[in-house]
Amino acid sequence: MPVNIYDVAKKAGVSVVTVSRVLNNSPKVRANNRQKVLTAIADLDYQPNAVAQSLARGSTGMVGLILPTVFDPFMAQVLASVEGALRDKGMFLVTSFAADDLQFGKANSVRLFRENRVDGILILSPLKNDALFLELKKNNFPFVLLDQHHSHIQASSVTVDNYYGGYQATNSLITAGAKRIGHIFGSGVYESTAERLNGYKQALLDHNIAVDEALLAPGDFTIYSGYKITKEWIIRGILPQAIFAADDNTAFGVIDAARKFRIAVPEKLAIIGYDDHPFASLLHPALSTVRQPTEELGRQGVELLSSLISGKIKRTTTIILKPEIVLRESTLSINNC
Amino acid sequence: MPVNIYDVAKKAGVSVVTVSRVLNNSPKVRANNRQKVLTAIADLDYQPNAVAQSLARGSTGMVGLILPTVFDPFMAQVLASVEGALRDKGMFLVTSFAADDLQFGKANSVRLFRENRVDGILILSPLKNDALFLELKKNNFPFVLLDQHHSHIQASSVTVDNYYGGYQATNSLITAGAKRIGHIFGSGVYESTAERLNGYKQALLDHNIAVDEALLAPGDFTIYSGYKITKEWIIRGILPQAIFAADDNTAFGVIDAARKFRIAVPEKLAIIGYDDHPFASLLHPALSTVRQPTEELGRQGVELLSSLISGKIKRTTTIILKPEIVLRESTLSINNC
DNA sequence: AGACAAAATTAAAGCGCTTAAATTATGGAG
DNA sequence: CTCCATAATTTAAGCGCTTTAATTTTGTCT
Repeated sequence: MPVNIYDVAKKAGVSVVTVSRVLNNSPKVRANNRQKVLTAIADLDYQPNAVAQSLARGSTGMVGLILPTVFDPFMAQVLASVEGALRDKGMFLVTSFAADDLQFGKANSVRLFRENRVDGILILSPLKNDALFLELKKNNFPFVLLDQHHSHIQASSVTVDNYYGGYQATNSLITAGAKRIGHIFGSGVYESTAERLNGYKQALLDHNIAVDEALLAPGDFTIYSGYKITKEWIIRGILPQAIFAADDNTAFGVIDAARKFRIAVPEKLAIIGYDDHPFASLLHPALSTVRQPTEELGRQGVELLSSLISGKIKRTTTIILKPEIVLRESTLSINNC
Repeated sequence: MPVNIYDVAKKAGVSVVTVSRVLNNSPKVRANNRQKVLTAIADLDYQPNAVAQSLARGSTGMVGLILPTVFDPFMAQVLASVEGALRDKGMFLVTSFAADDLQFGKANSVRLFRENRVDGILILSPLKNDALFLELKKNNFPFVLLDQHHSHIQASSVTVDNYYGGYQATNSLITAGAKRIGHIFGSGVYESTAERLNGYKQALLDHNIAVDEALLAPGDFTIYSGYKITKEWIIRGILPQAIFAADDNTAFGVIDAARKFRIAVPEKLAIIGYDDHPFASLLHPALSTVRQPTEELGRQGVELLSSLISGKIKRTTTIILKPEIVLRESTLSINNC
């Protein structure tokens, strides 16, 4: 029932090689033969079998993306842009969720490359364990880290400058007139967390503001963590004039706590988040934030990975993108008294 | 460099068939031979090539999911549950975005099955054009429709009872004391839109409330559409006592408009949405909604599709799941005067 | 110890394509 | 009209595995 390349060859009266050449539009096919093959293909409604092509060619035209979750808008945006970039190249995306190394190792994520199901992989999940890198490198398997880089290991990556983002975010709060500025940082498994924190600290230092450890608190990228920490600061009477939140979710929680305790935003509390969540601009007040170039992140990741796969690029390459500060109502000049 | 099944066979001192048998744990391998093979596999760090297996077996162990977007939490949840279900089966997910038929046809989504890259596909994107069904059916290619069914065409599907959801949502507004109840429905390309509308109408009729066409307005599942329509109703002085919104995004817009015009929710305007968006419970007031069994939808879809692939199920099968009403603050008894 | 059925193993073929090497066709120069 | 270089085509091999059919081994029974 399923028609293969031999059926086409027979119908066209040529060899399968000629059919294959037409399929891969090789120039060395005479016009009349090409036409005969094309006609036969159309008549038989033939479609080459990608699995057989993959085996013969040694590449599948598929790329794996490993990400921790898709509920986070940042992740979703990167996923969408990766898919779009691959689609433009005629390639396919195999999506695999792995929150951490353990899952990554155990799960079938690792099978993606061990079994040669994909030509390369993009890793958006945070990996603290080197084992996987080492295996990937040992097998010389093309991969690109997204939104993370590991200085102690040679690996190609596309990242967004989190230090810069943290610095600028903090800076915007200083510009708004705040002196006491708190930071609720995110989960420690992400590299971005420490980098944003460093940016925050440097911005303070550059403006002769001492870093106050009491105004540093660990969140986990959830609304609840932002709410809880802000509430605690309020109750303990140490609420700063402004808060730089690890991400917009955290910032939403901060805003919620402020509302609950009737603290005016931004007059009494300026807030800036991170990621430009779709809802950030819809809040009252609209949330200032740091927008990450997610589309660019995905596209560049795919571009870099394909270069690695095709061998156009041999050595590890690092691309660093810049985030963009988006100032809205929550960081308008604060009432500094 | 890459080690194949022949290397293992040679090292173990057996034929490749025996190695293959061990790989697929066939019982007809003597214990000592199995052990020799296992040792060789471990020594050589051998991993079977999935592409070659796919070609020989005629199946890839991959499934395609076609969805319109991943920014909608409903879509994201289904995507995640599909991936989880496939992972549990040791299968892989190829994700392909296609907002509509046109994209579906043009894009590489269609290549997924035309080129035999996957064993079956799950379709979450709305398809109004029959051409694709017909092609899938003609090729006898396994597929399952998610969240849609096409009565005029024989196709297996897993859906959520939208009529029921619309009915119950409306009912909850009636129970809250509303007589004049508006409905902002969603995009017409989704079957769910008409079904929810029918449920809405029937609920009204069952309570002797006439359907008022002026209180029916077309939205598009966005916050803005909910905002705009509500605002218009307010300005025209025909704001109903309650609104059943096509989805939670629309409902968010309704709430926003009510806030802007200082209309108390739920005292003067009761609201219910659809989908149980992660933010629904975090709003002030918390949004009542209709929760769809997304996890179940994805799991059952995968289950049904695998049965179709394996041939365990031959004829088209339809599974209908029930949504669940989640009552929160936005539908508390309204002040009916 | 020999015969025989059952179980295990292997040889051979095939999955559908690509690619290198060998062969044949083409057309311009002499 | 023949020869030869070049382009086009085909033959053959191979990608790494599974599966059917043929062969060998095993162990039981007489």
